[in-house]
Amino acid sequence: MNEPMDTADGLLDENKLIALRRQKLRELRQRGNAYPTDFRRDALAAELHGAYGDKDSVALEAENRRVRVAGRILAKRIMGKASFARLRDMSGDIQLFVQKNALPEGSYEDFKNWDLGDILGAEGTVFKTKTGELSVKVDTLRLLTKSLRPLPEKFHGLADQETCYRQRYVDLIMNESTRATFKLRSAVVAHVRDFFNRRGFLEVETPMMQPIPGGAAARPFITHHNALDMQLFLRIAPELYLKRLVVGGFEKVYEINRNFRNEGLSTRHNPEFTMLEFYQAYADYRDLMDLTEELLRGMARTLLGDTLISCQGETYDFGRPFRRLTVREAVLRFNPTIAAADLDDLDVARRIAKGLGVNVQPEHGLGRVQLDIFEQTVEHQLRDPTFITAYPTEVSPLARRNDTDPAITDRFELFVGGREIANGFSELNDPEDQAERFRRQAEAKAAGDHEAMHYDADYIRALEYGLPPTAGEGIGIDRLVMLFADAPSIRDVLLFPHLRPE
RNA sequence: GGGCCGUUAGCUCAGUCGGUAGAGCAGCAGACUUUUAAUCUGUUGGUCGUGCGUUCGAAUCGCACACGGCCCA
Repeated sequence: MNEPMDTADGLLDENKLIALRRQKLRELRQRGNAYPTDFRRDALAAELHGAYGDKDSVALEAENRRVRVAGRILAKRIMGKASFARLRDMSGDIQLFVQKNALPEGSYEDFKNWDLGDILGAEGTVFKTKTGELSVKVDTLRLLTKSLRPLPEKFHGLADQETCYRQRYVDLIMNESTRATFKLRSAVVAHVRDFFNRRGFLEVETPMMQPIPGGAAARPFITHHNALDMQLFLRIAPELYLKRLVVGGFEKVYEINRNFRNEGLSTRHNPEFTMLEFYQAYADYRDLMDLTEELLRGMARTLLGDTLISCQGETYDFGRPFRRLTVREAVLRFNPTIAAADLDDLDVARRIAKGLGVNVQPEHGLGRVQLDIFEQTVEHQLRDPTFITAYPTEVSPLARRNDTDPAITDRFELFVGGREIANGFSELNDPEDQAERFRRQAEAKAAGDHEAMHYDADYIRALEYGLPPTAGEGIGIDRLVMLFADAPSIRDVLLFPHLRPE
């Protein structure tokens, strides 16, 4: 079942439609090169619509513009000695008008014999049909790639979600909304790069394979390097490497790349996902909240043309300043029955958490329990963009302690639509405090907490050279795209989401 | 991990009370020189997800499994 599909397996889903197309391919091979590469196009569909869409047929006739277009044939309407076909290229669709008389001897019969999904090149002149559709009046036609598999039905298209995910190529051929989602995803990433490049950040790439997986609380994927005979981990975050770079003097850096976490699959989780992380020296977490607002507000304006974002039937306002609440304030606001004093009493807080269905472990302190209560009762209610700040130190092993209250850190998370979008903080740059927190994490790991962090001695060494006061943040690109593309599942914004083998 | 729903032709979907499997599109044959879900005539196409069971008889009922979707943890 896990074997790569070989020819024998590949034949299992053969059917008469495919067999017929294979026969056509055999005939093509007998007539010469069945997969020619020498056709060159000189126009894209969208270029033609842009240049000639507004002109009338008289103007177009005077222009007599010859073009060579190429793409996949998605619709064919044969009416005796003339036909229409819809050709799709990367830019869009253009109609072909194919007349028997305009083609060389036998070419029209070949065309009629070709199938939907075939990829062809066409040469002719730009004109408008009597219904006003811009088209190419074809006088030369060539089949460039034979398609052996029939496409889904032309009207309903491909609807089966599993097939959309497993055979994304078919989904992309058939569904405009899928193409739009991934174009938007590309625009989101481009906007991020532009935003940080303009502000003097350096884009870097740090290891995806790490000897010590750090920077987050998550179970890693484990792999093995044969030549060095050593265990390596796919990274769960780039954080510790990026901060090493700030130590090195790259005072503003960012990275957009994949993280890997060995956890379950859901509409919100994929084992590999894309993270933006950025670090800025001589800034603190408040500066990053401001920067984040600016980034997302500008992104909404540029990509969606509006600061109101509609997603899954709700509208989120990115135009107004984002609400800011501490964890404690948020818990009290959304839980009228909880008193402020309850959150300071470990026994009371534990009782509340247990009552909410939280699996409270004996080693969990007040901070962890407070956060559990927050996650259970508040998170899902944060619809409009909201920064939650002042996370407990116990659950923030890499964040700087607050100057006046060492039990909390100068950290925030951004929530939109009940989902965490970003996590940032003033970085812990005290090497001795960091070493102590790593020790705590290592103890928790030894006690069986798979998500606890490793002790990273080289990272401590780097901090000992001196990390300037720095703030850093991570933004989940997939979740951001879900928001912008109005997608209900993370699989809808991943080209090839992880699925069980067929 | 738990609950609910789904899996039928290449695709989109019907399928009654358990009684020999249906449509549209695609395909194939034919007509048609301005169509655009083209139209008209004819027509091919099925391991009903897999396995076991109940039954004279299972797409249909039961159990198990696989894959997917949604919700919960």
